[in-house]
Amino acid sequence: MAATIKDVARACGVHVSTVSRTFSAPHLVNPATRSRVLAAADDLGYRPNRAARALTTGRTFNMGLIVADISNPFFPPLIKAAQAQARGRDYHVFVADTDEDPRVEEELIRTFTKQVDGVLLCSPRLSNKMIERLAEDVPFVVINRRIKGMPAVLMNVAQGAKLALDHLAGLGHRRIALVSGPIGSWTSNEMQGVAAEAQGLDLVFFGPNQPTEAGGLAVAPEVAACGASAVLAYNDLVALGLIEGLSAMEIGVPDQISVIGFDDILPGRLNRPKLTTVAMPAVAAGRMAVDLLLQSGGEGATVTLDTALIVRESTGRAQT
Amino acid sequence: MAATIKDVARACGVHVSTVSRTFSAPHLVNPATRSRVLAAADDLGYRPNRAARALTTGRTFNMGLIVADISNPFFPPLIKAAQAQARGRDYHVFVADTDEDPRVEEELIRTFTKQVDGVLLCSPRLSNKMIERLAEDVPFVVINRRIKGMPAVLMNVAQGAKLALDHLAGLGHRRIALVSGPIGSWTSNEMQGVAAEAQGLDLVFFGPNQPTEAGGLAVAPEVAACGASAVLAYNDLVALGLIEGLSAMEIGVPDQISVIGFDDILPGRLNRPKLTTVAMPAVAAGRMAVDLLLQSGGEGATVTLDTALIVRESTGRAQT
DNA sequence: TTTGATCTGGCAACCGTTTGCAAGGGAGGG
DNA sequence: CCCTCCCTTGCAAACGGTTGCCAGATCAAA
Repeated sequence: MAATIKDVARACGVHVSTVSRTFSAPHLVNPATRSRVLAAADDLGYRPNRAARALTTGRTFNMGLIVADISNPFFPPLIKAAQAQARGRDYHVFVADTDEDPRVEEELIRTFTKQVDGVLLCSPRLSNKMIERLAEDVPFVVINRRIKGMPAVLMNVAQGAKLALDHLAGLGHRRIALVSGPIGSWTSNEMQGVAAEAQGLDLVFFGPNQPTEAGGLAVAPEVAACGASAVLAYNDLVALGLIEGLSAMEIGVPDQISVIGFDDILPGRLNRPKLTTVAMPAVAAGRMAVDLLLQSGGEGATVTLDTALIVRESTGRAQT
Repeated sequence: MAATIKDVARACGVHVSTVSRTFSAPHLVNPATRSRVLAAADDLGYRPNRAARALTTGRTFNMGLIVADISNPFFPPLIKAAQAQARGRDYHVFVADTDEDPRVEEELIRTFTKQVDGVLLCSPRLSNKMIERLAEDVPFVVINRRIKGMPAVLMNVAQGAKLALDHLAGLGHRRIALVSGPIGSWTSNEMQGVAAEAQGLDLVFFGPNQPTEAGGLAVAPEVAACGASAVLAYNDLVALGLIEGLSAMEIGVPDQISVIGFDDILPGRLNRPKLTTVAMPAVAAGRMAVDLLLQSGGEGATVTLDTALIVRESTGRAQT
């Protein structure tokens, strides 16, 4: 149905290889011929078949982007940034969602192999070992996870957690609950690591939890019961669920308990009280990841992006 | 690097065509041979190259999904549903975001052509005419738009708008503002159509607007000034922006103005006041669209899904 | 034993593009 | 005027599969 390279070649009495070169190596063809070919191609509405091209060149000009959960408002800005950046380099991004399931994640990676030139693996739930094994088949850039020898875009969660803890300590909080995320989350481990080193604070850990509103809602009673006056949540969604759960128990935020999230997503800004949070540089991360994938011949450059504490309304002085 | 069909064939002393058939037409090969091939394939980690397969069969087992804005929380559930449904049919969904820009939308469709077996076009901003033209190159299923002869999944916006208007009328509201969406939105037109026919109501139209929180924020002053006691917003994001804008002007919702949105997204549920809204069947739509694309030989079946009014806290009695 | 139907698996062409190789032609230098 | 050299283009072999066609083998029925 659609015009192929042959149709174009026939249309202007030239060999297919000339047509091919007109597009992929224009300097090798005579300007006059080139414009004839271009005209014919335009006339027939010819567009090179990328799949066929991929077959010989081994390059698809596609990249995969795997995220744990598109519904989490944290991801869309990152996805958009990656797509925009990729488009500027004549690449396409195919987004897929794992539903937080490592098995689905593995399956998706496997099917992406050979369909894309590389995969952006965002907040993976797979083990390092498994990721390393899969990396033999397709180049990766990992976002939010440090794996030796593999290019990565990291967000400085440790720094953010420290900022958050300092902020809470400054408000007079001593006993602080740490509501972590799912198993396999590097971010969650980083947070716990920083917290464990915190001086003079009395920390209570809760986890693992689903990284969603539901997860926050579910731990709310335990958190309320543990006697902490402040909570550091795995992400904003969890923080929001927590606030929801606490307020259902007539516990006011920030009057009785202060809550800090991570990410800085839209619903947090819209919420009452507006959520205090550690902003993650999602847009920059999406862009960087694309660049890293395209430039890295596979060597493991690592970029770490800074985070920032955004103080809004969900944190306040500790009651004395 | 990766094993090809030839490697497998060599490994078990059989012709490539036999290996090929083992996967694509198992009944044509002897069970004994088949298991030998399967074993060898498994051993070598062989996975058929989908691009190569697409070259001969013309089927890629991929489908595209184009949305106006992944950041809008309305889309992710639809996307997830589509992906899940597609995965069950051995298909993959490549998601792309147009940033509400018709030109980007067209470009994306053009590049999807030949890379996918069909495209799910969700809330397009392109003109009907353009969509019809592009449909010559790749099968479409359109979501949230009615185009003659083209398969479509529609949400019953008219019904939802009617429900919402009745609800407001029942609460004693007479003068109602209608805050519409962007140009080219079918949904927006449907809403306006219903509103125009409403009996006994005094309607004030505002539009076009960006379908985002910012859009709502921007019209808030005008809406406040127009003397309406209730607002029907294009979607929840606009409604949320509106509430934000109104409360910045010290206008209480629902005490002084009632607000209804469309979609039923998460931030609306989390908001204070919780948003009254017309729920759109996004999950069902995603699923249906995939099925329609896969079954339709291109003929234009149309599915219309019902909407439902969810009354929460952002609507109340009109002040007398 | 012959016949024919049914399985099974090899052969080779083809899908649309790229690319190394080589040939023809024109131009410039000697 | 001849010899290089470069520019331009054609030729053909890949890339990794699929599939129509054909031939040999197997087996049951006659």
